[in-house]
Amino acid sequence: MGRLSTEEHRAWTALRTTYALLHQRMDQQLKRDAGMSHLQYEILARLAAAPERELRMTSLACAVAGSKSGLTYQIGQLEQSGLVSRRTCPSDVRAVYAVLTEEGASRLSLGAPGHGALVRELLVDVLTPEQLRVLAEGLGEANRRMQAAEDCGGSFG
Amino acid sequence: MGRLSTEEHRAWTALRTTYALLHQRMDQQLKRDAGMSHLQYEILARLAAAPERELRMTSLACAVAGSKSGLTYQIGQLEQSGLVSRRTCPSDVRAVYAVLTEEGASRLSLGAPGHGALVRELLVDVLTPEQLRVLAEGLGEANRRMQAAEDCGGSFG
DNA sequence: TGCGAAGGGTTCGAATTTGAACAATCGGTA
DNA sequence: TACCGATTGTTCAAATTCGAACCCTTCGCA
Repeated sequence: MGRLSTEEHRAWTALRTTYALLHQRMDQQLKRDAGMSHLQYEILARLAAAPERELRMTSLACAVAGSKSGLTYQIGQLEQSGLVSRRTCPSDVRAVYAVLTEEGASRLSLGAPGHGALVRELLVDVLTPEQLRVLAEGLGEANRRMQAAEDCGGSFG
Repeated sequence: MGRLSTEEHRAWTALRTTYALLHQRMDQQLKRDAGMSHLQYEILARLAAAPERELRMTSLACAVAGSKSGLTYQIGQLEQSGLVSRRTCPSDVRAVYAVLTEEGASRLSLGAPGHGALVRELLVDVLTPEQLRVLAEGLGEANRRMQAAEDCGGSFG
């Protein structure tokens, strides 16, 4: 209940700066290779992995952990670029699906190899398989708990 | 060299979303408890931990992994609020030190308990000590490599 | 001494992000 | 059926972030 130990503080700091540095690198790589931001790549990647290549705005917003309005903005950008299209749900007029277009898929595959290589080079290859496993398990659990505490319908991990 | 395995992909995704969710929560907590953003808290915390409670702009920018101009903006805000002051280095007129003021220190201590509690609740207590140790070591190493690849003078971790 | 390259911060405009309204719709319940 | 609260996504203004251009200073070297 008291202050964090040095070890504990270091773990959190390491998490924070690792993500920050990775994010920075990925942003550069993706802008260069595919002309999109890291956030846009994540959005397209989520859509590509989803059934029918489409997701509700809310799920998507929750999955990439941005605000609702932020997602509206980004989907607007992606729609203008032709990488995504909007479709309203027949059974619920309020609901909007973001759908990955063919062009979106091909743009995604333009950035994917470099992105994967970066993840490998800067994270996967730095850790032992055991460390990687612990990382996935431990942080995965932390995620589940935080998401359970909210009402994020969409599942991810 | 090929695509990432499911396990590898999950590790990276877990890292990303864990940070995103933690960041979000901390932003809320710090705004509520101390009227500042998570980024501002990090800046003040770095200063508090530094000798003489001061750091060069560049070191600080690198440490919190924002851009130079972004830091200029934030230090400007913090200076207006009286939490930080600027001081130029006598031996090098170009260099600027950001210095934590007394008021900055007390504001920091206003947010610190809640911040620590959050780190503990959402991260530390979710993991076993062993997992935490692996996390700190593994990610710490990843950090060192990325920073070594750049010219970030400031050390942190 | 004098020159050119590099370093350190700031400034500026454009892009993005946020949070607080807002309008529209759905669900359950009387 | 009619109503009230909860959901969904958007809009809007303000705050923040980014990158490139810029100015001034320092350093290495002829």
